[in-house]
Amino acid sequence: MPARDRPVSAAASTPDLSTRLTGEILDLIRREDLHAGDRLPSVRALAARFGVATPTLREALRRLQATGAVDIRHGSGTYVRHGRGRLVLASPVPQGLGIDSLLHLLDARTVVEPGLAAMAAERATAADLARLEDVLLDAERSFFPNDGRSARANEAFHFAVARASGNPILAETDEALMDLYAVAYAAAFPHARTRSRELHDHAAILAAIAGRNAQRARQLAHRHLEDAGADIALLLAEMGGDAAEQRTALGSGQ
Amino acid sequence: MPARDRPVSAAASTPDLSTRLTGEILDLIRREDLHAGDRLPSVRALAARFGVATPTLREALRRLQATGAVDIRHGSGTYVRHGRGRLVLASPVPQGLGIDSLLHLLDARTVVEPGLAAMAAERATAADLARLEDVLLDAERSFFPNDGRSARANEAFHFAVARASGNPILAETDEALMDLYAVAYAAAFPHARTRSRELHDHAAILAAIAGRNAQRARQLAHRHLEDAGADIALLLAEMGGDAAEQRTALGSGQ
DNA sequence: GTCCGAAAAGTGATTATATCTCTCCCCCCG
DNA sequence: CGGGGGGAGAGATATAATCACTTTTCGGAC
Repeated sequence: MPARDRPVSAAASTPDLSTRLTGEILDLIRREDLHAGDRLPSVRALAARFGVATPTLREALRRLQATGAVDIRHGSGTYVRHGRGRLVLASPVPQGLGIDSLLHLLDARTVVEPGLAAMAAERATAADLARLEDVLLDAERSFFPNDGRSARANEAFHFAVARASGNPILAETDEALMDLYAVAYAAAFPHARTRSRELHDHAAILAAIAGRNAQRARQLAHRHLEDAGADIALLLAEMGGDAAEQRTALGSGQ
Repeated sequence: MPARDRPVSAAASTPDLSTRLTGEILDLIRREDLHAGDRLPSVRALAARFGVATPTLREALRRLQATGAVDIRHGSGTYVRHGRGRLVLASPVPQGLGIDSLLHLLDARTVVEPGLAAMAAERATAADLARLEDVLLDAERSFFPNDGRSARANEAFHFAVARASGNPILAETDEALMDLYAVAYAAAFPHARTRSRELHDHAAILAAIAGRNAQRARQLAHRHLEDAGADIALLLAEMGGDAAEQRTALGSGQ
């Protein structure tokens, strides 16, 4: 092993190897232009490359996994997920996600997403708009009620709007809220059903963004989320007396 | 060694030891009623307790560290950081917090905080209002420009508004953004100075909240943050040509 | 020729053990 | 009584071997 020379820029601020390795790996992802789904070199290969032992490199990977930067699959490999060091993240071990939390999450999204939509209308690039259209078309194609895939396709639209806002940090924030929302929703209503109105609303929002109409985008996004709140209220009413039971079973938020 | 018997509860849902260990450790924290700052057993002790090897337990600790649940200090020990189930949090290892990120963070806060202020105006309890007043008085009392304590007292007001909104999740979200903002600001402008306008603005916002005037609270909060943006622009201009240099040195966020 | 299944290769998961470095605190020396 | 040295304890890292899972490949059966 030749002189474990550090190619890194004057690091040494933290004498913590695994901390430096996380940055090193993120740099690698950026430099090699790896995107979500791409596979990283094997643990052994990475360890050799950085001149560290495998358990050490593993610690770095675990940290990246915990923040959603990479995805580790036993027997298969390590894959890029978000690929960047996220600044705002959702707890990986959500506890106490009851109906209270679901409503709070929706409320929070109602604050954030209209802002994102407005920003997207003002700043979306041509590439952003193209991706939004792609995502919407994909959702239309894979539309089947009571299908998890369809729900995910609809989520993708919200993600795409967040990214199109041009503010990666606010986008991350919304992603964190959406992740938690999905978990809370699934826990509250195991039999999810996709409503066709989703697609319709999304199309209208896209039109407003493409038309650079920030006010309208904001309004539509706001109404879209309010409708979701109304749906939840409906579902709760349907469940009737079971609601209280459900609430307890889930361990209502703190 | 055949059929290593697991002393742990049933589990086996995820055949991933370190995943189970993270939950196990969090349970331990809860069961032993450990709070922020308390020390956990040593790595070796924990490994022995759960019947795993130290590197494996270490991976679990790294994951918890990555999400801010615990704090690991070389030579000293592992300590509880928040342990409590926060749902949205700032990365405890922020990287790439340059001036770009500072502006994005401010932008994000400009989306979130007016919403929080409006919600606080609608839903703040008497106790919330009392605390807001306390915090504001405290900030006035400890007002010294160029003092870190003064800056923190002003931050406390924003925290208090967030909590008064009645939405703990959106409050956590804003806290995460504020934490990151503070770090990014300190990195960009090491010689922080507190402006007296802060206090004045906060007093006005409190008045609007106490007066249950949601629209006005929203407006004031919005303007307050826009002013902060103008100040940053001014600081950047002051630094003149050095700005570009600074930007590079900090490693501007992607 | 095609298809299925078993084996092999590659990759992550876990173990066990040893050594190094840092922090903290106690106790001894001045 | 105060400060510094040193030891105990804690985390950090290395090494090497083995286990478990996934993917690929290749040969045999049909």
